[in-house]
This record gives sequence, C-alpha cells and structure tokens, in this order.
Amino acid sequence: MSSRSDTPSIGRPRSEETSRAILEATLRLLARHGFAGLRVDQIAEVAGVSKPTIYRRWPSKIHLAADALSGLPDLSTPDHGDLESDLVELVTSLLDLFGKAPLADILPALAAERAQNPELSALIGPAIRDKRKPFFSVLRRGIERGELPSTLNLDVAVDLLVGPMLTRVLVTGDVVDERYVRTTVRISIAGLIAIAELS
Amino acid sequence: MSSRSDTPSIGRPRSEETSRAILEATLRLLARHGFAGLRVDQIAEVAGVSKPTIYRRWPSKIHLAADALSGLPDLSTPDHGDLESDLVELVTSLLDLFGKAPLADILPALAAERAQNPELSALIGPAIRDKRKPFFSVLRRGIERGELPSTLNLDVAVDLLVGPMLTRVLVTGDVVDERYVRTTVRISIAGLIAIAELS
Amino acid sequence: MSSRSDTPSIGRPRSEETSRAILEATLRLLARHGFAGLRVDQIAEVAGVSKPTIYRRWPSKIHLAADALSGLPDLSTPDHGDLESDLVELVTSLLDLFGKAPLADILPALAAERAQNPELSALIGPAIRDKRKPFFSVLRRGIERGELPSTLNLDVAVDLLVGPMLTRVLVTGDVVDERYVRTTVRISIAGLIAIAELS
Amino acid sequence: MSSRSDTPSIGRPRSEETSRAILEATLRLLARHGFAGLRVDQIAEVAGVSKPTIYRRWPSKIHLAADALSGLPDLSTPDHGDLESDLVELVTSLLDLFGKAPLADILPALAAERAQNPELSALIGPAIRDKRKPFFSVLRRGIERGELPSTLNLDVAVDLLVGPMLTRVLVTGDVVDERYVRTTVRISIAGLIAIAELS
DNA sequence: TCGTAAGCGAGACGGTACGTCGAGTCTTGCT
DNA sequence: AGCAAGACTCGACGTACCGTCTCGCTTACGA
Repeated sequence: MSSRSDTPSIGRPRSEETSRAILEATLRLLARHGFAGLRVDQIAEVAGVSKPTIYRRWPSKIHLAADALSGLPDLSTPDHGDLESDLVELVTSLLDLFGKAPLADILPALAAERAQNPELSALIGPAIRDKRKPFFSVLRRGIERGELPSTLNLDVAVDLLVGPMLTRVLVTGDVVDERYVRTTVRISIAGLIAIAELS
Repeated sequence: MSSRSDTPSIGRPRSEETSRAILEATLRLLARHGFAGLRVDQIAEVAGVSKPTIYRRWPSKIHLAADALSGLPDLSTPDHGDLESDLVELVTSLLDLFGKAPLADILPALAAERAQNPELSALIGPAIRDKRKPFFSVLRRGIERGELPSTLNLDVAVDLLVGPMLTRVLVTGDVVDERYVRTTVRISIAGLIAIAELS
Repeated sequence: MSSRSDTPSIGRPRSEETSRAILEATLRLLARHGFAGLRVDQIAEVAGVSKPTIYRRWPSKIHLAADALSGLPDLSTPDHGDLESDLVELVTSLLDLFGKAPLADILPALAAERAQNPELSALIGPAIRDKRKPFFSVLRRGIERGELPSTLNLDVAVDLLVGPMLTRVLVTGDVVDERYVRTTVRISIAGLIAIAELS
Repeated sequence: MSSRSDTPSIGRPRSEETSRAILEATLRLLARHGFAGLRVDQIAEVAGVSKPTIYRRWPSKIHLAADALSGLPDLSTPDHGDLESDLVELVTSLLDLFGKAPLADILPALAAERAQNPELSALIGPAIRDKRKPFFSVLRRGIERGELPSTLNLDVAVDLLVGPMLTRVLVTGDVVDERYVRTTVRISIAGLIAIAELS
C-alpha cells in the first residue's frame, strides 16, 4: 500500500474504515467508468468522504487507482494435476479480472501513465508481479512433474501464456473465449518444450 | 481517415494541406509529450491553424490522435528468405513504432478509450489490422516454403508472436531487447509447428 | 443608407432585391431576439443570402442594424388643432416604435456602441433626428397658434417631452401608459410656458 | 448584491475579500474598456482570482457587471436650502456617474440585456431605485419648504428631471453641460408647480 | 479531565485545458 | 464582377476536473 505519510502517533488516528471505503468506491467507479472517466469528487461522494481525506492518504488519483488495483484478490493457484488445465484456468481467471468486464481499461490507463511516471511504475510493479505468481507455481509444478523442461525461463513462459489474450483484449478488441485460451496455452507449452529439446 | 463529414463539392473546400499539417503536428506533439500531455491549443499553434478548424474535422482530441496514428506508415514486409528472421524484424519494427519510444502511451490511452467508446473503437480497428497485415504475408510465405503447417490459424499466430512483447510494454514494463524478441518468436514458431503435427 | 462602396459599374450589378431582403431579415430578427441576440449567420439564412454578400454592403453588424433602423417609417405628423393632443400622440407613436415591443433594446444597444464608435455615431445621428422632426413641426405650429412662447428652444423642448418616457423604458423599466404620457406632456408644456414668461 | 447562492456556514466560506477584488476589478475595467470590451479573463487576472471563482459567484458577465454597478456609491443628498440648486447638483452627479465618462455604455448595455432577461432586470431594479432616492429626499424637502405642491407625484417628477439629460446621453449623443441641466431642471420645476395650481 | 494535535466534511480556490460560439475574411466554382 | 456555400482566424466564453487550502467541528491520546 502507499499511504502518503505514515500515520503519526499523535492526534486523532486515521480511520482504517475510511481507507477501505475509499478504495472500494474507487474500484467500483473504475469498473463503471474506466480510468479516464474516474472522478475524484465522485469517489469522495460514493465513499462518504471528503476530498482532502483522500489526498491525505494518496498523493494523486493514479496512486489511488493503483492502490485499489493492488487490493484486488490474487489469483488462486489451481491444481488439477494437469499443467494445461491449470494454465487455462489461470489465464481465464486473469481474463475475468481485467479482461472481460469493465476493468478492462484500467490496465492500459495505468500503462499509459507509467510511461510518464516512473514513480508510479515502481508502485504498480509489485502488484502486477503478484498476479503472475500463481503462474510461477503452476509452471514449477509442471517442471517437477516433468511436463516442462527444467531450463525454462519462467518470465518468458508467462509472457507467452498471457500475451495472446492481452493482445486481443487491449489491442484488437477481439473476443476471447475458452477455446481460444486453450489453443494458445497448448501452443505455448508445445513451443516451450520443443525449444528446450533443441538447445 | 475520419473527417467529421465527407466534404461536399459545394462551398470552399477543406484544405487538404491543413488536415495534413494538423495530423503532422499531432504526431509530433504526441511523440514529444505523450497522449496525456497532448494539448489541442498547442496542436493548433504548431499546425498554424485555429482550434475551431481542428474541431470542424475531428470531434475530439482522441479521434484526432487516433487518426494521426492511423496515418503512421505501415510496416514494410521483410523478406530474408527465412521465417524467423522476417518475424523478428517485424516484431522489432512494431516495437519501434509504439513500444519503445515516447509513442508508447498512445496505444494504451487508445485502448483505455475504446472500452468506453465503441464508435472510436470501430475507427481504430482498421488501422490496427493494417499493422498486422505484413505478418500475414510473412506467415503465408512460411507456409508456402513448408516452414509452417498449412492448417495454421493466422490470427492466433500473430497474437502469439506479438503478445509477449506487448505484455512487457503495456503491463510489466520490462525491457524488450532483440534477444527477447528472438526467443519468443522462436518458441512461438516451434509451438505452432508442434501442435499442427499432433492434430 | 450606408452601402460599403458605391456599386461599381463594371461586372454584375448588385441586386437591389437582395439588399431589401437583408434589411427586412435584420429588422425581423432584431425584433425577435434584440440586438445582443442578433446573429449575422441567421440574417443571411433568413434573407436567403450568403454572409459575404452582407459584408460586401455593410462593414459591420452594427452598421447593418443601424441602417435597418433608419429604414423604419418616420412618424406621421398629427394635427388635431390641439398642441397637447398632437404631442401625446407623437410620444405614444415613439413608444410604440421602440419602446413598447421587442425593438426596445436596439436603441440602448446602439447607444452602447456609439460610445465606443464615433463613426457609427455619425451614421445614426441623422436617423434619430429624423424621428424627432415631427415634434418640431408640431411645436412650431403650437408657437404659431400662440400655445407656446416663440422664444422656445425646440431641442430642449423635445428632450423634455420624450425624456420621461425614455427613462421608464430604458432605465427603470416601469410601464408607460397613456395617462403617464399625458401627464408628463402636460407638465412639460406648462413648464415651457411658465419659464418663458419669467425671462 | 447577488452572490449565486447565499453562503451557508458549512465548508470553507467564500472570501469576502475575493468578492470585493472581483467587483473592483470589474468596475475598473468597465470604466476603461466599456461593457462590450469587458473580458472575464482580464477581470480574473486583475482581481488575482481564477475564472471559475468568478463564475461560482455570478452566473454571467452581465450579472457581474450589474452587481459591480450596484456597488457604486449612492449619490449624496445635497442641501443648499434651495430646491433648484439641489436638483441641479443631483442631476449633474448622476451625469458624472454614468453619463459623462467611459461608464456611459454600461447603462445602455444593461438596458439592452434587461429586455431579454427578466431575472437580471429584477436584479438591477433596486440599484437603480437607490440612485433615485436622494431625489426623493430633496423633493420632499422642497414640498416642506413650500417650493413644491404637496400633491406632487414624486416618481413622475424624477423622470421629468432626469429624462432630458438621459435622452441626450443615450439617444441623441448631444453634449450635456451645466447650462442645459439648469435649464431643464428649472422648466421641470415650473411645470410641476403650474400643473398643481390648475388641478 | 482536559488540552492539544490531528482527522474530518464541506466546499472555496488557483490552475489548466476543454470544446463552443460568433464576427468578419477568404476561397472556390458558378452565373 | 456578384454571389452561395462554407472554410478559416481570432478571440472570448463558460465548464470541468485536479489537487490544495480553509473553515468549524469531532475524536482520541497523553499530561
């Protein structure tokens, strides 16, 4: 998280409840209007809070949005005993998170902002990495089971698994259904295995 | 392109020169300041044009930016006689276009906007598809040469090739160098081949 | 009248019909929307004429409006054989012209403009003086009949007769009815007579 | 005055200082450039205030100007012990206020606006009536001293006194000097007395 | 138990940009 | 040349949203 200043111990302490209400309102409005349509006044109103209260905790709208996103539940790590199934489920969960529904546009908005604002970039990084963690677990388990080569570069593997879906969501705008996810996952796995055998 | 209304032959015609100046100025400022830092007044000034003239042609800043991007040169189709080299070059070109430098944040900004504005979405679609065209040519040539299976789904293939790079640019913010591009391209090709053999 | 330049004899001559249509449209729109709400585009549309055609004949909106007003019919000179009746009728006619109805705000608008624009001032002067002419006739007849002293300053007399009505119309916004007009006219006449006797 | 809404005691109160600065700047610029040349941006700059702050208090430029005028100092009530002198001084003061100098065009501009905007009309009314108050005092004193008949209609009397001067200022554009004022005042008084004797 | 340092709601404020409007000029093709 | 149509410049308008500041009040800790 990223509260502006660590609550000093003198004076009236900041209400934890308030912070939660703000983040929740942010998330809801983010979902409804997208980042570009996100209004701080509205967040304040929905959260039943005043603007200064918001700015006492987060230095800017972007930071707030980023923090709200960080709070999103991490993906749960599936375990069907089968690599492909696990990965398909993970990609689908990710899709559900910000790909399918109205959250779709937060990610690009944040990406846009990051290009100009390295400070924010650093802030968001960890949250995004967290979302990728379950992929690592699943992939490692795949390696242990011998379904994947041990020389695997995990980072590249995740990019490969997630990339096609993201391309559709963020760029082409094409629909992503289960069949598509399964296909791309299968090809990625096959590619990773094939390459490892060569080198 | 997307001029607000198709110029009828009556009255003083819209100066084509003016449109070009506006688009060029937009592109230049987009490159320098990014989409978030793009100012219509400034475009007007740089283009030597008045604000109303801009708004007579494009309904909003986003539409203008989208149109300016559409005007970006299409990727040239490389032909080294080698599938992998061709694809690596294509992906790298794409990266150079909006992935690397200051144009980086236009794409996400547009992506963000599209989610809310289907009209704009329709506008952008073709331009994006055009950028993908050279991939299709190269892939088809690969099939002809027998480097790729003929059952290949071209759309999926392009997603697979481009997706990892995009993921880094738009989401994780990690650096994309030539080695990375080559690796992901190689894996994708291998995967596409491997899968075809199975089914 | 004030055509911008006297029609040159070479080339196609200006249509007299056109000028009339413009002035008529101006007058109509002036009546409906007042001077502040007068739009040149609208005049052009109503007159079935293009904007440049208007500006070829009048150098500005104000000049056009002034010209349109000049075209208003002069007050007819009443002759009831009775000074008071004649003056009451004249003041009432003036009131009807621009005091009562929607033309009410042209006069002040012109007045406002005159303060800044002496050229226009000169233009309007004569038209206004023309409207006052019948007063002079009636007053002179009154002098001849011995109803008024011969030493009378006519200009001051007209101001005195017209002023109270104008004050209500332009400044206080109070209603002006026949009774009010008759009262002020009667007092003015009495004052003019009384003063003449003193000096 | 006419602040957009009566300031409630909740939240940060509107700075009275700010309002004063805006009105003062308005008045100054009004005097320098006239109403037609009045620019809101400039008012903001001169007042050291932002445009939204202005529009938070007054719904439009006209309302602001009207309010600024309302703030003009009321005429002081002279007392030379002589009716005519008092009235001449009052009319001259009025002339100085908006008749002589650059404020001349505000009054007509407001008059023009009032015709279309009854809300504004209501706003201005009181201010104008206030300016007339000293006339009432002086006239009443004249009645007490027996210089004027007690049956006098004060409203009509003021119109009579002020009307001629206004006619010149707003309509004919003729010069108004002391001699003119004295003459019209004298005639008006004489008329008022003469009429009273008759009835 | 009370003072004091903060939290807080409400909303004013400066700043910066937006998109729009209207006046008056310019350009094209036709008459 | 005149003219219709409409593009164009210029300059201003009124609005939106951000992030900060200022009130008056409330809350909790610590002397």
